[in-house]
Amino acid sequence: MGGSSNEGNFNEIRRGPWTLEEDNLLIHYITCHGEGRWNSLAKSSGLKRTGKSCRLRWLNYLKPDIKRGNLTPREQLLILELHSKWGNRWSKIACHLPGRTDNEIKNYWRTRVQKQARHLKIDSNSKRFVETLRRFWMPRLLEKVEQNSSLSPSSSTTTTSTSTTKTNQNNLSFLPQEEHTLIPSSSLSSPQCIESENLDSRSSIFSSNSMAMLPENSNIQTNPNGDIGYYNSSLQNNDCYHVDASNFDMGFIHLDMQAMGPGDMPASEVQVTEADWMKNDEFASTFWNMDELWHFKK
DNA sequence: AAAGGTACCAACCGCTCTCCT
DNA sequence: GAGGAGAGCGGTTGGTACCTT
Repeated sequence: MGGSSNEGNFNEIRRGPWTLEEDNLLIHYITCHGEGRWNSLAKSSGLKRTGKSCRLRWLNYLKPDIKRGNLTPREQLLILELHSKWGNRWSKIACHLPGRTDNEIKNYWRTRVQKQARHLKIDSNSKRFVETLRRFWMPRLLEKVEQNSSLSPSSSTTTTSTSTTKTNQNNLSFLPQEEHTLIPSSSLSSPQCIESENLDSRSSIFSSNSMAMLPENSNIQTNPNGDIGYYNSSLQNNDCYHVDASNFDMGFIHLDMQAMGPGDMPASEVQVTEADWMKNDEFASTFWNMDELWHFKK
């Protein structure tokens, strides 16, 4: 199995950081001949690199559509959601973040997300941590996304969304009748990605354009006003996240999500008074320091 | 200003998967 | 169906930039 070790004369194989000349050589070769056949590419191009190394350099760094810079809150939100579904399937997750590489997402997860898990002394693969992300982190990211979208000049989407969502109040097509996903259909680029859209309908609401994040074990319900809410059956107080359908922003992540706890407490207060393990003061204070997690690169 | 610590990310490694003969 | 080669994936490491003391 795996013939990739047979890459040629090891004495001549270069390792370590790529030089500008090597980059240019690789770009030029791929421009002329296209990508693929990495081993023969490595030989023919004159690069003293393995095919694997060439492939990695191209896919993770040189490819023209690579997006550089910090992950946006929206992208972070997607990563959290998709990771909770698929685990460490980085390339699968990367399929849904155009311009982002699996390596970048993996690094983000390890350096930012797992760091928080360590601080909280929770196993980052545990259900508890997933629940933590869903209940604390993701709603806050949603807020960030909302803030960003309302600040951006293109916030006209809010206006358009109103009329669109009015339709949806009557036609609740985005409720989990079928498979729902967080991923905008526009990002479904490769066949590999398309096969993987069977997300758990309990955890995400998604129509062709809208999306929302819900905890595991949530039961989606509507009230007579047409508002959408869901109850988390795993929580003792039968607490309810409330999603105002009128605030769904079609075509963009935008929704007014607030925790409706006992006595209609503000979201932040409700959240730290929930299930037993969340009553721990140390936990709460640690978690609410997570703003650093979505800071932007300097 | 220097030293030590930390965070980030590019690159490597070993393994598995897929395709072709 | 078996075997080999290429491609891809996820885990890990090493270098460096940045931060703190």
